[in-house]
Amino acid sequence: MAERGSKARAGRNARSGNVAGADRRDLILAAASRRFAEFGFGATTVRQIADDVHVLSGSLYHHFATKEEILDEIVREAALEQRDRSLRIAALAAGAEQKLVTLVQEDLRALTRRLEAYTIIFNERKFFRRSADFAYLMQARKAAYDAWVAILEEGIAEGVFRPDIDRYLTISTIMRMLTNGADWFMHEDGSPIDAMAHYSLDALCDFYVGFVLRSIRAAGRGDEAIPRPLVLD
Amino acid sequence: MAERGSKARAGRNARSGNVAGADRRDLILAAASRRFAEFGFGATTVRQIADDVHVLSGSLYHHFATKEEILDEIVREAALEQRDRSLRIAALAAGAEQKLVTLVQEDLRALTRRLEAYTIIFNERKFFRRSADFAYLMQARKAAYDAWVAILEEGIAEGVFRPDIDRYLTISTIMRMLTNGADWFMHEDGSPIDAMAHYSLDALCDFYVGFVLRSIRAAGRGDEAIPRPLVLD
DNA sequence: GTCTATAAACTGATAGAC
DNA sequence: GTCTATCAGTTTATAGAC
Repeated sequence: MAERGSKARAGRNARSGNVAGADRRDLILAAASRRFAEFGFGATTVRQIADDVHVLSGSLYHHFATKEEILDEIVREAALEQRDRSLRIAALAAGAEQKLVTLVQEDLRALTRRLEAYTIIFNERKFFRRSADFAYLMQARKAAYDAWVAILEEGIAEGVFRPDIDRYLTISTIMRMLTNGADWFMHEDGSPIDAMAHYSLDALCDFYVGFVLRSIRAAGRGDEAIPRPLVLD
Repeated sequence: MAERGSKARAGRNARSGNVAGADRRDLILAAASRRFAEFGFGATTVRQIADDVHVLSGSLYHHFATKEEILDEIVREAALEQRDRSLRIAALAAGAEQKLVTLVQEDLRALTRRLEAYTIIFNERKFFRRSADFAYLMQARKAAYDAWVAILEEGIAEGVFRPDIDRYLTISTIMRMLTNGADWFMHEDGSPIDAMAHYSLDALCDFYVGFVLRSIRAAGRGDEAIPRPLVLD
């Protein structure tokens, strides 16, 4: 299952020459993403996915060996991308505060770009943790987490972040905050609470950067200017 | 469905005189709570619930008319309790900052006390939003949200909170933060990231109070002492 | 109040025609 | 690559014996 990854996919796409880049297989993945994110993996049936792309359920099994293989293909790239992004930003030659701002922005952008995949990773985390086939997923998230912690430690060493903050609670809280914030941003207008709100992604990003920085900045630095995020190549 | 509420329940319990207060019906609710919170409502089968309490699936329908009625009974009390608690704290005669600290603490305590119910309310929110039978649930959450906002507005008027914070984003972020924080606290040890962490509820509470207050306090107040929460009757 | 037994629909997945 | 047809098992829910 895990061997049939993005490489095979890229090859197929290149060959197909589809203008929209969306062959049936991609449509299946898109429909499954939507269903898994909205109703959960366990509560989604292969028939619902098939119906969404106007195909009979049996035909899905020409493209994928199992329902789990569909799930795997949806979440793998997103998780590895998140890990690579975090590691890359942590390795930049810049101040810790600027790297943190950059990481918040880039994470939030990625979360909104591929929200369904990240929502699934978050919602089904207990399933992934129990499944040996998805161990790579948990490892990728651990690597991303470690990159965040490294930046935090740097900032404390530089004296820009409070030395007394709890690394673990701070980072895991921020990561969950961004994941759920992105989910709300994309999907939850229409709840009674969300009645009058609509924000741009940039506004949301500014909010989270401010919220986080005010919490973790060293004493006395509270009202210094917030650094601009780094521009990635 | 919605008519068979806590009143009927209390009556039954009083009559039963069960020492542990746990008749079969309560055991069914407890098993369903665990399953719904862990695997989701849609992914849980009535047979699994029945197996957990060593009863055949058909027997569940003596106690509940449908699977949804089980869900309803699990989430109703928790949601109404949360609303009442928020309204009560918001109405206290005290400073806004102290009320906010109290609300964070009491919410976190309630979240851990009845975590499964709150986890279900959060995870199945899209389902609840679509269902007319659960409209009361969304209304209760809106009322709780409004109570938080009222405290925030008070604090801004008193000059203890920053006047430029976004009421909506701030409160919805804090509420999600506490919900997910409680969920992690109770269940997520064992994830790769969670390896070495174990905290007391009080420590967790202090962390969130600090994290939140540093973010929303008016300029210059960052390092003032954090007020003790009010003691509720 | 729990059981047996079952209905009627749905589940993930397969075989083979086209 | 999609279809038809189907398997074996499971789903929510019901009827009626005990």
